[in-house]
Amino acid sequence: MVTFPFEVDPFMADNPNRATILEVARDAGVSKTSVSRYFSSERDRLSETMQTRIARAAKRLNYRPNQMARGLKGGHSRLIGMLVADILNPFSVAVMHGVEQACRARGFSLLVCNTDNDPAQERDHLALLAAYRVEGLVINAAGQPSRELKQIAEQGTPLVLLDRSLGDFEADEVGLDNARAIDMALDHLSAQGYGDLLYLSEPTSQASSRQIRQERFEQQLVVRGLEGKAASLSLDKDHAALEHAIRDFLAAPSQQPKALLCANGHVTLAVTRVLQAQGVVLGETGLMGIDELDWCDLVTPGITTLAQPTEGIGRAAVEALLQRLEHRGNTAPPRRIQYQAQLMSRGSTQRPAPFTPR
Amino acid sequence: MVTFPFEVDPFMADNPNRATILEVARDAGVSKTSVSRYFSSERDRLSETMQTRIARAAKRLNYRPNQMARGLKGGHSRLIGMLVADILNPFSVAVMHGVEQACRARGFSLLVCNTDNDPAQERDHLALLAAYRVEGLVINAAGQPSRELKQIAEQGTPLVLLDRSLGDFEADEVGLDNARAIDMALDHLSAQGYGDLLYLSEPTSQASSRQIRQERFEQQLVVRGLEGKAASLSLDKDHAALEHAIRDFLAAPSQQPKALLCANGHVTLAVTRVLQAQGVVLGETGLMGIDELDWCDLVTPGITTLAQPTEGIGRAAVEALLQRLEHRGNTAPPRRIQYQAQLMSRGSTQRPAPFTPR
DNA sequence: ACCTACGATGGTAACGTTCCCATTCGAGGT
DNA sequence: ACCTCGAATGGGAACGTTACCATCGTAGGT
Repeated sequence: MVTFPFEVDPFMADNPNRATILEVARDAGVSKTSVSRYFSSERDRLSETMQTRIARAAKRLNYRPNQMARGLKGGHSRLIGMLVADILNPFSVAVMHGVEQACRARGFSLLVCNTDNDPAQERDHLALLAAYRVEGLVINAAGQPSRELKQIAEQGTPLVLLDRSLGDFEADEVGLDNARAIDMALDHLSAQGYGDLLYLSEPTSQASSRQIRQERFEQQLVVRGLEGKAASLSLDKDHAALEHAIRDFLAAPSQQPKALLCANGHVTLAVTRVLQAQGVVLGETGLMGIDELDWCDLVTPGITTLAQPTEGIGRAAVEALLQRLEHRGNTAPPRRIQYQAQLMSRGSTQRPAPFTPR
Repeated sequence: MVTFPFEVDPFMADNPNRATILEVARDAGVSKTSVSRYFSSERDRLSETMQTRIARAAKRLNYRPNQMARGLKGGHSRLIGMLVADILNPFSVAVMHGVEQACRARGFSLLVCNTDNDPAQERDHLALLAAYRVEGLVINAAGQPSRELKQIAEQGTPLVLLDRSLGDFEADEVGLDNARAIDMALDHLSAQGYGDLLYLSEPTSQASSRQIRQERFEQQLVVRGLEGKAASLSLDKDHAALEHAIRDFLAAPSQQPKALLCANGHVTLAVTRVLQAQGVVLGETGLMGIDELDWCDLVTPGITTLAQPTEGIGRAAVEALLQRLEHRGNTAPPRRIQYQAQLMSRGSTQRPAPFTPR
């Protein structure tokens, strides 16, 4: 084994803290302004000599600009905040993944806060994000717009609403085309011969997208002359209610094949559990859900879903945000970007061939 | 509709930016030091009068301390950074949830970076976290310790390794007791009568916990005199390899009932898909996985798993971190906190009763 | 009544940047 | 030869906060 004389950086040795711009400047024998220029977007204003000198010094001292100081001076934190209603929901995570990638690609970092669907936590987290002077906000909020949120918006921080709109609150929105999605579901279920439908949702008061989906369902039921009804219930609090609703629906006499439509991934999971417990054969009784899940093709005979383009939604949210950010003062009316769902047709909406004696 | 005289805050009206401590001080007719005291932990050093005056002014101006400035001055960013190897992995998300809650409870915020198992992204994100002067780091890293990471550690930022250790790199570690987990799995599989085992893992070079699990499996196979083998393969890149491995294993003649053991949730998902495609009956062929997943009870007849106490792991990581942070200079040797897995026994490891003519 | 000491407050210098405004120097136009 | 202009650099004042030290009363001890 070959050993070289070991070079200990004298500065690093007795100072555990980060080097500052001033120290780099001294080491390179230039002014701190020049070092600052080197690390900002004005690097090309410096001569070759200067650039190499600074580069060498910075490397030697292992220098990194302090974002805190940067943020303080120019008001540019380079931080985007994101509020997620439920981080344990795979849909939210997938969107977040898209958001993070887009931020990164544009030189921003993402500060994620999970609110667990709790308005109190939402307020706290908003205060926090405000304290860090995030330059923009991607919000997947619960319930009503809080006072905090309004204030942040008034102060000029651009924000984008994800998947949900917020009362009369004006802001860009990115999400699924919920009405079209419901239509697609109904188209598919009708085409497959299901004529008696039960729509199951979590409580709609919390989220506008849930409201839209359910309203559209109920409206289209009438328009299309289908049988069926919609029910919204709390999955965690009252699990028995779900069982009852499903049992009643399946027990009621009807001329038409029956199918269940689940408003989101959580519901799909809970409903699948119940159906399995009640010994229901999927396909014979139709099952379809909004939100694609890892395991949808694993439960025999596969569960039909409407997949949301999650990554795209996340990216679009960031794009919308940065557009506002770059063209400040642009008071164009809020945009609404809607993505189309994609049908993943599987066995749970495939009726078994009726027994036909030949 | 009743209208009250509309009160426009003159400051808010023409200044879209946040109020500063100085403005609050002026408004309240006190010094900024006092305002600073009010918002830090020295509030009780102020008189009643002063407190109410400041509170009123702060509320009127909607003041929030600027964390950037705070961080700059005292070096306290109140930020914890977390590096996640794969944010799309439910296990990681669950741990992250625990980490975030613990941070919040202790007054810190969490800056999460997802590296998608890419060392380059890992380096970039570490640089970023360093730039924001995070006070501690929770790391679920890929591969080898990067130069960046070593530097950060040398500069005195406490860090905790999650689920993986990092070569000779010395740091606190929190994770599953992998050896015991493998033993539990083998205990269970043996007890259920499976005597020919195939252990399937993702490539072990990336993560130490994968190595430990696989090594323990291979070692215990010998100790216990069981038949079987272990294979590690890349799920995304070479899906055919997985199919082959499984097919070969199941086709090989053996006196013993066969079972598969999956090293983590990803593998469990992929393996379940393959088994289903190959028409394998679960239970008859055993299946067991490390990591509990939403859908494990939905795939007939239910998949047996070893559940990790994810939230607890996350919380423990933060506790360890803060302990180091509060007792700086404490150069106690690295701790290693290991959690026990919990067996979730389901049908996939329940052999059907053999046909016994009476 | 005087000195001490403590409790309540205020002033000011940092923290590490960026940005605005010099200053210098040489090239090009008149 | 002089004036102008721009390119390359440096000096210093902010940004909003906290920490240290100074100041001012006033109550308690002698």
